[in-house]
Amino acid sequence: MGVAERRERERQARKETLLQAARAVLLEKGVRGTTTKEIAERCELSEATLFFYFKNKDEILLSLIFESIDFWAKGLDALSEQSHSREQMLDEIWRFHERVYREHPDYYVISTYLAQPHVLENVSKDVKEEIARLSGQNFQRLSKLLARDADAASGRVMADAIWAAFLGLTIMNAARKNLGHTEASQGRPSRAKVFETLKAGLLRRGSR
Amino acid sequence: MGVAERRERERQARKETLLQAARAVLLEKGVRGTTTKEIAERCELSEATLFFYFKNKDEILLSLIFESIDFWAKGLDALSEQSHSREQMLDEIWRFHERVYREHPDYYVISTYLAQPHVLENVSKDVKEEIARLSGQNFQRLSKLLARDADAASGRVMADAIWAAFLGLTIMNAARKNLGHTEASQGRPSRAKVFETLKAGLLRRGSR
Amino acid sequence: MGVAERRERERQARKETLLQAARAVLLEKGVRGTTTKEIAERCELSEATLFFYFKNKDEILLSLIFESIDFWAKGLDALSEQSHSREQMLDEIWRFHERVYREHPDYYVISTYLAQPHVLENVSKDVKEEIARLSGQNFQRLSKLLARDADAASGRVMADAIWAAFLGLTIMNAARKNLGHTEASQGRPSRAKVFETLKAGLLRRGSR
Amino acid sequence: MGVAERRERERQARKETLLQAARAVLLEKGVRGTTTKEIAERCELSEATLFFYFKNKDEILLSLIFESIDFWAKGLDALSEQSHSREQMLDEIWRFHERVYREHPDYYVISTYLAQPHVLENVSKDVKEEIARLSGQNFQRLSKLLARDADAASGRVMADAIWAAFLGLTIMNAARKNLGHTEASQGRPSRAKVFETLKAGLLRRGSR
DNA sequence: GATGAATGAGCATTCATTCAT
DNA sequence: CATGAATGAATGCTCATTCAT
Repeated sequence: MGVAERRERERQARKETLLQAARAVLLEKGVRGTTTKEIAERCELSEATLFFYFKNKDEILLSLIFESIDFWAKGLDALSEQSHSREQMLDEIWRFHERVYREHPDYYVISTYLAQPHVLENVSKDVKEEIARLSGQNFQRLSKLLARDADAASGRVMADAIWAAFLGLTIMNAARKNLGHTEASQGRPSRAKVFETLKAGLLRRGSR
Repeated sequence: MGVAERRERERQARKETLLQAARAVLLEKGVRGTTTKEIAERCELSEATLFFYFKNKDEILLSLIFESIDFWAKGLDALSEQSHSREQMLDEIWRFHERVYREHPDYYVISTYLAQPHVLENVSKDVKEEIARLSGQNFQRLSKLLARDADAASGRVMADAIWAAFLGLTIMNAARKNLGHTEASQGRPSRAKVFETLKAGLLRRGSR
Repeated sequence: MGVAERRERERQARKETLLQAARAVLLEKGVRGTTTKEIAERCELSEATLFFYFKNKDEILLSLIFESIDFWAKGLDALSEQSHSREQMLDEIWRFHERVYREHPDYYVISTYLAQPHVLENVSKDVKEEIARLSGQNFQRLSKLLARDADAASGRVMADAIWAAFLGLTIMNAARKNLGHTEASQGRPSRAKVFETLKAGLLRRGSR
Repeated sequence: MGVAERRERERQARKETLLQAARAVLLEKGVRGTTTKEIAERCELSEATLFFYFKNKDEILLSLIFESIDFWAKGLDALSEQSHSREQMLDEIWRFHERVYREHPDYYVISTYLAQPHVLENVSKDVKEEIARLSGQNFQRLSKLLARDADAASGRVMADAIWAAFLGLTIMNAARKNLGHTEASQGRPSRAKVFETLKAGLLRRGSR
């Protein structure tokens, strides 16, 4: 009870609204194309207000990064609590991926942005290390799901393989959209088949 | 063989110098971080001169895009003239990919940029279609290499799979570098094993 | 003696707290570098509260100005109650100066700020005149101390001389600090000798 | 003797125009009140153009600082070539000072600004040292003029005394103007008498 | 051909101030 | 009383692009 709690809740809600807007702009315009002005406008707030909630433009980006890492962590943990055959597990991972891509396409976009030079330029070494640590943990989570009985090294390779494939497909999809392809002609069905192909390889490796 | 030809040759040479610089900057700074100023400076030319050779900043980017598409086309054609077993062919494709990544990392970067929104924003529909057409041809080339005897649909899936993996690995690598990973800890050896895993799946699919 | 008085006393206490913070910030950051945000933060109050106690940022500055003028007035009056030879009096004035500089360096800083253009830009003519009047009185106080028997004009010249010297030394000191000089190499000892030099001149003039 | 030289001359002329504007604004508005926008506007140039000639706002300020230091250096050197009695020399120095104050009031203002905190905040340590070195040389020049036969320490004290007086008078004058005093009531005549007072002291010290 | 000069539009960020609660 | 929230107006600076010479 109390005013303070409500205030805090409202504050968090406003921050979330701003982050939502940021996600949307990010998705539409890319990192460098995302301006504080546009984020603010979408919330019908002034730019100055945005800086009341976030110290920096970078802080917004970082919030999104940590959020997406966290989302993945939770999803992977949930998967780890289920018991599946190896193949079922691969299918579940794929379904989770597809769900994320559908519901939070921005999370993939953010992954891609981490690869862009100079995006993390003003971010402190500590924060970078934190990002590296947390995303490393996610890779380990994925790794364990893929190779519970197998060796860690093999698990990591599989985690890399599966993540690379998803990321690659995401980017190809985006590029194709940008070039005018319709979703139908080159979209999800094809992605599923790519995954099947990869799955065959993963099952083979896992069973060695 | 007159003055006009020499002029034209010199003009092309200058353009190539500028493109080289552009590639380097692009690789270091990313699309939005690439400024006409910096490209010009690296060639010890003035910015105004750059605009004498290229109508737009976009035109530079587009030149690079077409160049990289062409490079891939030639490489894939060269591979198609060799006769290999399916597995050998996959290994050759992988080696070609690794070579491109080593010698022309910018070509991968450019592929990624095609996926970035608003990068092609000022590009005419015609040019976009041309890019789509040419890169589509490359996919067909790759597709044929992978599934000479199999059906076209399956070939396309395999081409997608292989390209997605390449692209995904490239991006993961870049992200890891940005986050402070050393090349050694997460670099090429791991990439090779990822490819092996994928290869197992591709061979299975191809032989069905 | 009721609630109203206590209220008023508390109000004055709060104002004093804020003014103290303002003095500190002013000293560290200069007029334009002094922000309402920082003043408030140092008192662990919100910016809005600051504006509850002071109508304006200017009003804070003005309070400080009047405070410093008042401080000088009291000090000079105290000196006027003592009986000294002319030379002793000059030494006392000097000692008072040095004490103010040590204990309230901000008071000198504020004097300097009065010289800065646009600092008084939003201040009403009335208030300006009041400042002029009060600081004029201080000059007269100083003037009388210096030339009790001599003519007023000569006293004013001496007051100007002494004040100019102190102010100038203060500024030179600050500039030297900013440029990296250590306090030791160009500090107080030198100031004392400068004063001695001036004193010789003042004594001569005074005895004419 | 060609185009390049003329270009360079024109460039310097433009820079000088901008510096002139900067001087004027500085004088009217103070350091923090001086905006790149206003400097540019006074030259009927765009802000962007200003940044074509000067890398930074700081670079403009620094140009002015070095310029003023240089101006003093030249003036003091010129004085050192004349042969005067001690008293005549003091009078000459005073006349030079008054001339500078009349013709280049901004040079004094700049001296004052060096004393303001955070004004040199973004300036490299090297540049600060250079400023310190050059202005130190000016003090030595002044010192030598004042005490050619006397010891260096005494010379330095006198240089400090004279410079402090000049600076202090300048500031008092500015403050009085800001407070509404008319030039006539408290201006030059008084300044001259202050100097006479100081001169008496300086002559005494010098002759010890 | 090549370039110095010029610029409009934009961007992240700051600041004094107001107001409802 | 006190404060969280909100903002208009600036500010220093960047960038792609144009144009006269």
